[in-house]
Amino acid sequence: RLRKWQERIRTKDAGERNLQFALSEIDRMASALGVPRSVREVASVIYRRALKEDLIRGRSIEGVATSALYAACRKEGIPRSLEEISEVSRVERKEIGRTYRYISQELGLEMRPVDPKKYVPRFCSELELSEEVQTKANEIIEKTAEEGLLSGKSPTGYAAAAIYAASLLCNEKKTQREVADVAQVTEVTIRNRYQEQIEAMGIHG
Amino acid sequence: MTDPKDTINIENVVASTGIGQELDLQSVAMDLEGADYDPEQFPGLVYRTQNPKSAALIFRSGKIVCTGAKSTDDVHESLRIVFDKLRELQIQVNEDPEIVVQNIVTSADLGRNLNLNAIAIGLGLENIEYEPEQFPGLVYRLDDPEVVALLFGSGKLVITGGKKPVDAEHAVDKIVSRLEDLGLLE
DNA sequence: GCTTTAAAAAGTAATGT
DNA sequence: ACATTACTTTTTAAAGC
Repeated sequence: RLRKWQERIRTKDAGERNLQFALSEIDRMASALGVPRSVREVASVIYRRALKEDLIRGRSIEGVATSALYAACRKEGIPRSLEEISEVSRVERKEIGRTYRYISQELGLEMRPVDPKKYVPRFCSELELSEEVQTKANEIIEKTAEEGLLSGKSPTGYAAAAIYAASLLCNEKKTQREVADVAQVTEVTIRNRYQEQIEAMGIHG
Repeated sequence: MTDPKDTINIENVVASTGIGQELDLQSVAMDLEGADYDPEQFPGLVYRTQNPKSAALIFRSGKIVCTGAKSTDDVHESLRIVFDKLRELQIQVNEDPEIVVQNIVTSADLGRNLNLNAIAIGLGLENIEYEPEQFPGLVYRLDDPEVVALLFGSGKLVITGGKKPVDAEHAVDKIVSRLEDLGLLE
């Protein structure tokens, strides 16, 4: 009767409020990350699809919203690492990662592995490295990945090592620490990937 | 050329059983040497055997989970030790409790490096999970046998979820032929 | 969903010398 | 620049929150 009708409206309002909250969170995080509006729109679509497929049950709205944004960045070719995403979200990295994998599987997003080259322009820009270094880094990534060196390695660490190597080759040296900071990986990872890459390239560093 | 099947090694066997008797874990924990029992943290009592090496989780209901054994024979041997220990504490244990193997974890080696990026596309992105930012292995779920395989860049792999040792052999056969069909092996 | 147990694979990370 | 320890993934049962 009237009670059921009120309940329906209450539920509808709650659902509407939750959706607004999720979309505003996506907007807030996207702004903090400085990604274009198109990414927010893709993230919104993914979130609405997850909502429609009832994938939010047992998960936090924020976790799904953050994961949708992470997936959208990758789909749009301007990936942010889970580390970077977690800095603008109040959801921890591990939870974002597992929620992303879940919605990715359930929605059949068919996400391709991140190409390390996608990180080169942004990282190099933050390090104020020239176009020449970027080109060299891309060359290193391209050639070594072809030889199978990329299998199982994190895209950020791989890109960081190539940028470090390229900065040395172009006489625009950045320290491992400087590159590690912008890529948010450790110096140890850069050192390990760098050694493999220069060996595969037949370069002596 | 080594047959990948010959490189299969069982790394862990998980099995469940029961003594058919309820237990007072508090007193078992007192009398059983080396027992770890913290009901606030976990309802099961942990008892470790040395030879063969394994860990048994003993519950109030009398049900027991054995994990860490390297073969099904070791599971039976470990549980025989656990049953005898309980009998020493004057606890009635059924004659030959049924032991059910729940999971077998196996490792193997395909003998050549793998291009996981190409394999991800080849096997179909909808059939795999490959997130190197989170984990270096590519996750491949098979329908028959019903197991999960983790493929690594080194060519080594882990097969888990199987209930019989042959499940791992069939899984390796299928994976090898699929990769060969795709021209992604060697 | 979480808690605990074991085990492998390989990458990354934190901490210590 | 090293090593060591520890955590990521997958699987599985158990009882209880």
